[in-house]
Amino acid sequence: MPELPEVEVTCRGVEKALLGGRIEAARVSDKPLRWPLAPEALALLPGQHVRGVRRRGKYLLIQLDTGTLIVHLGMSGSFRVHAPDAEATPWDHFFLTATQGRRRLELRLCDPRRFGAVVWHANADGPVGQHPLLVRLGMEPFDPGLDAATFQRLLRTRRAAIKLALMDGHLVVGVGNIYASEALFRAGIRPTTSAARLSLARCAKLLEAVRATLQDAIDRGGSTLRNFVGSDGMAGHFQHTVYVYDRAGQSCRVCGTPVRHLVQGQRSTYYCACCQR
DNA sequence: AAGCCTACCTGTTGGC
DNA sequence: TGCCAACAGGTAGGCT
Repeated sequence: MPELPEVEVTCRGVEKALLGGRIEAARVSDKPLRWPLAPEALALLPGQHVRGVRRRGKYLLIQLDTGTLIVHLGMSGSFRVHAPDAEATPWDHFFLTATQGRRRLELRLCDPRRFGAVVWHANADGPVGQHPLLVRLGMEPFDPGLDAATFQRLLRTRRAAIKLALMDGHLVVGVGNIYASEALFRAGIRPTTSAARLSLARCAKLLEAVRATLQDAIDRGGSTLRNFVGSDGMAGHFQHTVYVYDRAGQSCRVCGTPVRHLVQGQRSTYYCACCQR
């Protein structure tokens, strides 16, 4: 589920709930997430203050006094603020109890498929950006330093289909399966086009489309296909406004031609053969 | 280095 | 109604 907009929405909610607060307790369920959170790291958390909550790509970074919690929502995760006495579900696998002012709350990472992760990076090990999970990430789509020429330079390294290049977080982060199809539709580009062969003008158009798509999704609280909810438990609404994603056989909202489906890199792609050339 | 494939999991859905 | 296969928002890691 969670692509950049969902992580951004989560990030803003977690920041509101936790910034300046103090961790009182931290625990994990008996089921592992993608990587184990070292018990020694877990034991370090109580007593630490929340100094910042940021996003890098699809990773959520919770900066504490002596290090950073790196959180990934995987395919089915959501990170919600609850009352401390609210009952947990069998899919809650990481729990953070905190106080912020006089408020006591509990954050829970709910992740049925457990492709998500929580890992600890100590300040003593250097800047969190140097963590192995983060160090090779590509540019942020909203980075002002990402212009059409830079985007084209990145895409030039890939002869593969633009849909696959767009989803490769080593080039530009945050664009997953839904938003790749949506951005390509908005840019009028066929998803099978070779990334390396896009003209500068088309790169400019695509970059603009990526930004517009992600921004619209953020503004609508993300997409909720099955189970994504923001940190406040609210569902996103972007899925109601998609042009092509999961609309195979239905009419293109612009020209009426039936939306087509194909598989690229074992993932579903949707496009309009008339609007996208 | 690009590009392709597998693996990690479980809940939901669609076809019979 | 029930069963089962196919499928689902991500991405590290291994191989060619």
